[in-house]
Amino acid sequence: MTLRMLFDEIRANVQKISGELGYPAVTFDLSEASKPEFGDISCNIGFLLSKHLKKRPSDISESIAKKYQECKKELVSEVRVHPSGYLNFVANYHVLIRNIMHLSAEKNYGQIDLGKNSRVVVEHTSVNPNKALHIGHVRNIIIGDTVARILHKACYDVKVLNYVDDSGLQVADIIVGFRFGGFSIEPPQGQKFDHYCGDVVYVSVTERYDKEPSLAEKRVLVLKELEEGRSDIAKLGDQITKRVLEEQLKTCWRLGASYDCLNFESQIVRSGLWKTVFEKMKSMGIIYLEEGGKNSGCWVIRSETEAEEDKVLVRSNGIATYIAKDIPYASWKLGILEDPFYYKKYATQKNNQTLWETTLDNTGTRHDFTGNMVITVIDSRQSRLQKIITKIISDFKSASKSYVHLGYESVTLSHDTAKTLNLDTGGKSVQMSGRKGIYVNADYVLDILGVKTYEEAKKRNPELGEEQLVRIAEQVAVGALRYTMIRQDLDKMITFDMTESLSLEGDTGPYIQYAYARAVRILEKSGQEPRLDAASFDLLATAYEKELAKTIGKFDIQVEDSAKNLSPKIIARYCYDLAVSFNSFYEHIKVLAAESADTTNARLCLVWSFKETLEKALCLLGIDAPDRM
RNA sequence: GGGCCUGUAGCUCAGCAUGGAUAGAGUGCUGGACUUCUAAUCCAGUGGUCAAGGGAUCGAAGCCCUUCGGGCCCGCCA
Repeated sequence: MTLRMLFDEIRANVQKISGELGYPAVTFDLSEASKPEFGDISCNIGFLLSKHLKKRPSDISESIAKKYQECKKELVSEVRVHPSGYLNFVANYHVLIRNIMHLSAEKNYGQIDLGKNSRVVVEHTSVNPNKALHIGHVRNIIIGDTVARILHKACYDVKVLNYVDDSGLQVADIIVGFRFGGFSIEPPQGQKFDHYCGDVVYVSVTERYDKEPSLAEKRVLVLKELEEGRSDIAKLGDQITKRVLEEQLKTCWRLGASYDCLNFESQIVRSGLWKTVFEKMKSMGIIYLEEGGKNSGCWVIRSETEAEEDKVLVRSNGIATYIAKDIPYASWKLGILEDPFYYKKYATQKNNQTLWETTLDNTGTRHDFTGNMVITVIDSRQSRLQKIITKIISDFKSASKSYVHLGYESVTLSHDTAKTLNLDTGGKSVQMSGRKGIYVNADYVLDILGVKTYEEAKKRNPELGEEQLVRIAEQVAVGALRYTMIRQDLDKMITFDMTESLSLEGDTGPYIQYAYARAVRILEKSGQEPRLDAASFDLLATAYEKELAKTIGKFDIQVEDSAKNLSPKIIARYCYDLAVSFNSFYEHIKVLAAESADTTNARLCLVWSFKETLEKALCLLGIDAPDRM
């Protein structure tokens, strides 16, 4: 039994009793007690019925409690009524702890079958392949990757896509730099190619457009050739973007993200999907050819309200706009169109997962990367455009298909961090901009964090070898970064501050990882395997032990909650709660020096169960659990 | 002008979907705990008119309305 079964039992019994007492059916709430003296689970049914019955809440709770004593109550040891009116339940810890210990020992503990193996497509990352990833992109990657992991745990068949806009203006800019701006294709010694393209070429070229109109003219030319393909410039573009992409993916993998397929925009453009979608929209009458007004000659989608402007999909010169390019891709993701693509292997990732890429060349193999539900992770500045796409898609789809824009607020740079980039923001935080060079690269942050975590690890573990220290440092650095990107709500802005991000204490990834390492050490030093079947869990009698066991028992509830709400922070908070419970236990309860061998064994089982559960929960966050740190 | 998000302790944030018990963490500050399973830890103290006002309710941080502050979006750019 996990906590969930305790909830279920109470719910069923209260419902039954309430019916037997002739009370009207109400949807009452069961929640975890907010304080220890209120027991484990609280029920608000007294308040809800008090209106109907014109009785005091506590009297109603009292009558239910009285009857509850009589019915079979396997998982509840005590029913109490609080003067406030709450009906409180104390769990039967004898049964509760034993069951939690056994269930948490199972390999798939925490798994919950919400998805019934139905296909969900998650698209994230999707960074223009002309620059290195900065911390704003990191938030996207971590949200997408974490949501994908959580949905997988909730038994969805998850496919992860990364859309590569290799034929857009941003790529054209760096090609202009290489072809006409005098930039060497090779970066200076020691610089990663993506950093070179973004930090040097892209920033300089866009700056020069103002002063050099000839360069700006080349931009249009390059863009056109990129879209058409085949020319020398298009080949150069292909070569450059592939190289940048390769470097970007190294950073993504370093962060622990992985993908199933890379979708190239150039191929979507060349596949002819747009034409099909365009005809479909025309025949369905959801777009209109304007014959007058400011959008004369354009195909537009009309806004639903007066205040909003119509949106142009096809310009009067016949070329589709940016948003129009997204519609065939969105339709493809939902499997609305016939798949024009073949797939070839791009790489094998760290976790042994194959990464495929789209190709129009029929030497590739066929695969299905589409789904009935599609989640697109893009920051909320794109909300308006995403809303239009959602609307169009909903006109296309059959009822069982859905397109979800998972939005999040952007990452800005703190005043102090902006200052290190020679920007005076007058005390305010500032929006990042790749074009203006206002950003902090992800690799840079990881490197700085890595130096700090390395020093800490070395200080604490002087006997460890270099290789092991470096590995721990990297795990902790990634854990720290991933956790800060996921711990708060998606619709809250993150103000990134370099100094603050180096803090590794309190509500942070390393705090949680540290609790794990402590648990591992206890198990190591005990010199014995915890014997689950021989354990007498009644020996786990202190509040610290009960609290820890109870927290372990909540895993599946948290997975369900976060999967249903697409809310990764729920798992982040759960990991933190687990670590807090454990650290408190650790400080107050001796495991190895317990009163008896039986107590030691029971506590070892608890520690082991904690370790296993935390490892699984951290895995959902893509955070490694180090044995030492 | 229209749309989306946001406002809770000095700072960073939980809690709001589904109203109910004395509003919680971290950080900061003050003090305490390492001959002990690793102090990236723990314990105690400090700190709040839940932006403001109104409404419905027995009951509001939460629901409804108004106002104010902050961020973002509104191109035949991507």
